[in-house]
Amino acid sequence: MRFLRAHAAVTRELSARLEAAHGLTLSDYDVLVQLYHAPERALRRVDIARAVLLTASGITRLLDGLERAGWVEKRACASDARVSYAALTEAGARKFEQAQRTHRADIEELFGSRFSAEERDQLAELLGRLPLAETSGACSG
Amino acid sequence: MRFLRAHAAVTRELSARLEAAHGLTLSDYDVLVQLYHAPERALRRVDIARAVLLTASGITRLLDGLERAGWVEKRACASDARVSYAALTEAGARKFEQAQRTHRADIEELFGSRFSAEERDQLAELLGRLPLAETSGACSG
DNA sequence: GGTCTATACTTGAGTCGTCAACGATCTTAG
DNA sequence: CTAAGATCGTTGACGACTCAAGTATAGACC
Repeated sequence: MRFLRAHAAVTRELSARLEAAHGLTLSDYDVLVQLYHAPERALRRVDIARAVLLTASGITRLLDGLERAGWVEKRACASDARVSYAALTEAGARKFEQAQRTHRADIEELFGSRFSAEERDQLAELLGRLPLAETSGACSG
Repeated sequence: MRFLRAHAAVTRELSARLEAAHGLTLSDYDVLVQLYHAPERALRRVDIARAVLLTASGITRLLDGLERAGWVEKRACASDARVSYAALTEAGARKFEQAQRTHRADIEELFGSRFSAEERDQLAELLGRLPLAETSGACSG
């Protein structure tokens, strides 16, 4: 049961820093991660939703913000008129790279200082057993 | 970094069940836990806020709900007119006991099935190292 | 073709929690 | 006693997200 409390504390901290340094929510960042590592740096909105554990409507509103900021743009799909891709712009990619630098440092500060490499692996393994919507692969932070 | 995702999934699940079975938020439950184990089953609002990692104003609004439901009542403080205690009513205590039963079962289902006792201890120990507002002691769920 | 169901996305309303500003009270120091 | 400052609690305005409902498109089956 420390789990929930631990999360709240960590989330709060990381989120605050991300907000302060880059004007990004943790969710915003999360979406940027997904897009950055996606083929063409574009994803269908539904897929983003599943990946970051938000609702479709949540994604709509979140992307609204990223679009207004010019970091993401809409792109139609040739074969299916229902779907609209969210594609990272160049500005968006650069923004993400910046944010990633400080965010990783923040994580390192919070976790690295408290756990050895082994322990981190262990923690990751244990948490990995929990039921998750599957994440789309090769990204670490 | 699975941490955040793992949390989102677990929280969502537990929260949904608690909501469905008892009409309680996870935060509501969290507050009830604190009150239930407090001396006199009453706590100052500030202390609740610190214990459950919410803001003072968040607590005000949350307690509004619990008061309307009749599970918590205000109680003045003789020695300091600023503070108002939140005290669990009998109905509130019973409500909590019910909720606790199913909530513990839910947790058992989510965690117990995936981890051995040792692993749970390990996980708890690791998570315990993260920076937390201190919890007030002897409660486990 | 026409109908029926499923999927992708958006929108309006509501919930939960935050922050910033406030009034009230306590405490401390002159 | 009084002024200055800290602490407790509430409130208004807002942000992030959800759910339910709606629109538009796609696909399957007759």
